[in-house]
Amino acid sequence: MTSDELAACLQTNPVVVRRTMAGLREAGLVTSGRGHGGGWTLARPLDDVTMRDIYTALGEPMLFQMGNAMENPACLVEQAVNHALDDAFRDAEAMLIARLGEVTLATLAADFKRRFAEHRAALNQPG
Amino acid sequence: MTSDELAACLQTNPVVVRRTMAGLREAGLVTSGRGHGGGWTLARPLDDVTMRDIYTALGEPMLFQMGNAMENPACLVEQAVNHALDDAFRDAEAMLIARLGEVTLATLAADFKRRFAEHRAALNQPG
DNA sequence: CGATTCGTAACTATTATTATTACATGAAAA
DNA sequence: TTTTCATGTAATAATAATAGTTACGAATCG
Repeated sequence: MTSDELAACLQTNPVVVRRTMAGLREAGLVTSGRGHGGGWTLARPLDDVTMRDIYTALGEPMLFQMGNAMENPACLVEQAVNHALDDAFRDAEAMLIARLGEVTLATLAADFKRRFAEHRAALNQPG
Repeated sequence: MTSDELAACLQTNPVVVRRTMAGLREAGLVTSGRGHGGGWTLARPLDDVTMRDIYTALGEPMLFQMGNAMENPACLVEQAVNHALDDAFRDAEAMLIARLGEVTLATLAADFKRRFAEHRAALNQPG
């Protein structure tokens, strides 16, 4: 698919698509080609790409809305709060990332296929 | 303490302090008084207030940076992704909230006290 | 060559959060 | 009772993070 097509699907801008996909390309999840017949292609089988791979490819963005405002604050109260919550956040993050590793594109594709079949059945048998 | 004093400690604005503390007051964690001698006071013993109480008092703000962009999207792909990740996010959130419930103000106060003692010792014995 | 498509820098727009101003209300002290 | 101090709150402004846009260069294919 081209960036323009993806942007239309995602209801966003082609440049935003390219920026995001660039991360996936650098991680070897997709390839891109220029010119006629160019666009984006999956580089691996569906069952060999997990949500965790994508999370990593996107630069492991912060998962939590909150978290230490500073890593090494001078404020002793802030230090105490950081220390008390650090483990909890780290554990929750580790758990979430592990779960991301259990979901592959194949998982999503299978679920999509099921939903799509249901969708068509509902359309053909209204009421 | 007054909002002005707290704002100085937190390096923010008194009105921001009032807005935030208002949530804690509504939850019964603190009381506020106007006029001379007014300001904010803890309403409960230190070991009876957990980080979870505060989280709840502040309106249970979203913990995760990411999450379902839409709750009930028409897009079948989005539906499949939401379905695959919902459980993981819910579990991680539950775990994190449970951990918040284990940390009390007394926990933080004790750790602060220890850090403060260390801090003073370091000042009195330089090099 | 010409149409197409990605690559990328620079810029703009949007949104959410935080900060500020202004003034009303209430409480204690002089 | 008047003055001073403090919260309560609405309205507005500033800031920062994210997303979107424009513009143009580079590569590819027919």
